[in-house]
Amino acid sequence: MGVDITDRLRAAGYRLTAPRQAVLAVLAESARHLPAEEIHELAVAYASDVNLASVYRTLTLLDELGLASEVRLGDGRGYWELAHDEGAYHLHCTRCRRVGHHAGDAIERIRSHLADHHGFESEAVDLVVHGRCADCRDQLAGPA
Amino acid sequence: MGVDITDRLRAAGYRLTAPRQAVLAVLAESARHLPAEEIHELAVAYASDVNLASVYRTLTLLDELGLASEVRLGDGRGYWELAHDEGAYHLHCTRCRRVGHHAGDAIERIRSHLADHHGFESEAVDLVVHGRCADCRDQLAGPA
DNA sequence: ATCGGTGCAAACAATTTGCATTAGA
DNA sequence: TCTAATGCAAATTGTTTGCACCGAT
Repeated sequence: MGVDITDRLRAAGYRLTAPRQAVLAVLAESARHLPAEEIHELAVAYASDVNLASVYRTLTLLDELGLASEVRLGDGRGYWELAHDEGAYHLHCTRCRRVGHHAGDAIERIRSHLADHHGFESEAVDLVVHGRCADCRDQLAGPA
Repeated sequence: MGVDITDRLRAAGYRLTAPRQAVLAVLAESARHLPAEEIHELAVAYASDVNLASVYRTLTLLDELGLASEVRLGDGRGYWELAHDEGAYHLHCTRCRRVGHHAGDAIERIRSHLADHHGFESEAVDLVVHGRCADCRDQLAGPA
């Protein structure tokens, strides 16, 4: 479980409340990227009256602490996950809707190229590749 | 001016209306990426009663036709520009707020890497690098 | 003369905020 | 205890939609 994460919350001087634990538990257990609304629904299992507003406040906090991050996939909303390797980017399958990670040097190459040749000092890189994952590509004729 | 673009609109069977011409004119003249609201404000100079809803409808249409595109910079809204080279990505300066383009093979490399080694067939790539442009990096002590 | 496109105003969805109350430290 | 954090409900923001009218073709 997210023992280290809750510790980091405490270490940063924040209280360890029921809503925060619930959100962390949901994120830790989910294999998928979740929108706030869905995190809220699942969080209720851990603390019966967590409020959606608290879910948002918690996510914002975790983001500030670098413990969670939000991905935008093109529909209006944000999808959340526990923080992972900086250099990894997202692969978004437009058919099965799954979002995967891909590690590699691509982002690092871009950052250093921009720094070395264009004087652009990058702080954050948002990279989402939309397309068909291997599974879905093989099932072009399959059911939606 | 956007003669070719208005022609493409007509060619696709769409009417060339005042709001559409106004939006196109605004996009064509702007050096910056503009949010819909600002496009609307500027469009009024061309056609006095263009409505914000029509601006949105026009932008959506231009996007579908591949004539304009939207960038998401992290704040809630979309920033619009006339379409440009597919392989170019966005450099977003977090200090002066300017958004530049950067051409190069980075995106193409990512696409082919994913296709060749991971069976991921990419359809669209969203890449925004947030950071400090050369001008702003040199003025770290300057006014905000 | 059509009917696609518009303005207007109301609807929406995701997220944020004000405030009195509650509960971690 | 003391104040950060919560629940609740209302407010915001960016964008979309229903509908009667208007104007490009």
